[in-house]
Amino acid sequence: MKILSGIAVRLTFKRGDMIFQDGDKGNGIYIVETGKIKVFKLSLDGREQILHIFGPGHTFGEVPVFQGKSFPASSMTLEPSDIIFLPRDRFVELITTTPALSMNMLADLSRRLRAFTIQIEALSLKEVPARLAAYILTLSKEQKNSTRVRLPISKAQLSNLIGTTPETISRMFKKMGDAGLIQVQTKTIDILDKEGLIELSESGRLQ
Amino acid sequence: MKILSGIAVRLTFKRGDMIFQDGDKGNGIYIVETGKIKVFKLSLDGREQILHIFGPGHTFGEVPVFQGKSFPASSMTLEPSDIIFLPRDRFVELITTTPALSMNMLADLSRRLRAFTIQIEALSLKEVPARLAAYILTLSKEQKNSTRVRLPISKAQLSNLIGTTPETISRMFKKMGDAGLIQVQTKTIDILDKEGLIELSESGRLQ
DNA sequence: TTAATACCTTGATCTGAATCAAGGGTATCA
DNA sequence: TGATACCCTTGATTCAGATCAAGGTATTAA
Repeated sequence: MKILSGIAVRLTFKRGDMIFQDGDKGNGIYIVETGKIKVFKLSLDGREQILHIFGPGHTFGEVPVFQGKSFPASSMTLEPSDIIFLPRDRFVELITTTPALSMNMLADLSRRLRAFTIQIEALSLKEVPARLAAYILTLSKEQKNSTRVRLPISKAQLSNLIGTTPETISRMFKKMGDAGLIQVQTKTIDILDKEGLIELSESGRLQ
Repeated sequence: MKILSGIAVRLTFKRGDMIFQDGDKGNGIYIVETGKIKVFKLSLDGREQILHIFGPGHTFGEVPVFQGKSFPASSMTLEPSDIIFLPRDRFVELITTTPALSMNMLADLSRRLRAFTIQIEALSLKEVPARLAAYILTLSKEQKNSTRVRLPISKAQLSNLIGTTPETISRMFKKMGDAGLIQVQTKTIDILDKEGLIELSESGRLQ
């Protein structure tokens, strides 16, 4: 833990460390310097739904600074990570004295609202194969539209992200392989039929 | 349609009128003056998921002003409504010259992120009876903790809000009645066992 | 006030995906 | 590097809730 500019703090975490918990009071924002974190909800019986995955440059934990004080979800590292913590007062001072910064913040929150809209649509109106196809297409876009995409998280985490179970992920990957859409390796997927994937992600049914 | 302050416009809608559609370009924000509107997503086969219901005083349609240009969802009136439209330029001018207004906007977007977090949790980690119980408890809180709550929307709309079908809503209301938790009338619900409802909303199973 | 439209309910059936079970594979950190 | 915890897969079974079907009841707009 190293003090930056007299106020911000660098926090160093191991893989799997908790950064904050659902319901905790939030007194500042977090910025990923290195590593990767997830923001997620847990059910009483231990099932998990991932809301966001953030990497270097992303800020998170703002909601309680602007509204309602407590965190609406928990957050944990997915890899060893360095996280900058900026206390509430200093952050609010920056925001209120820098109009451009506040517009950036409004844009960032809007981006997340848009992402949540898509996630709610997927959970409510689409089935697992469509959600999985959409995720693969998103990865492809993020990775220069490559036809070989790298899975940035384990398949178990992926199941928590798209709202299903590891067993179902495994079966759907198999079906999508049988259908000639993709070819799955341990940490990589080859896209064989992008059009087919797009159709599946929009409405399609498998087989 | 009446011009306000030379720039804002009052729009008058009948029940069931479309205000904007998913994918349209957004060039300003909307404020509900009177009436009630829903913001929702449609699937290709016509199923609907409601994201928000807004009444007098609420603003909506901000996301494309701050990020990405197009609306992430559609919006329609649920009753005859008057809506104020404030063009993008005028709104951005107000926001950038009034720090308090921009903080209010950040708080409003944060409130919606919190609400979406709860909605994703509900869709992914809870079953229909728990979602329905949570909705009844929310209504009760909004209505002075009364044990007789008024349903502000039809049961068909309610099914689109909590992510199920009218048939299932009907059956679950019946089961919750049989279990002695509530008594359902056409437009009103009496809460008979608030503790039981809370337990059901958190984790419980019906029967 | 009366069509017309939307809304609500109940029953029968179907199905996507969860759960339960179990064996083998793969990383990681002490 | 060896142990341990996690990860992945496949099969059998179960289940919550969707869909299909059909009749009755409210609202609303003309």
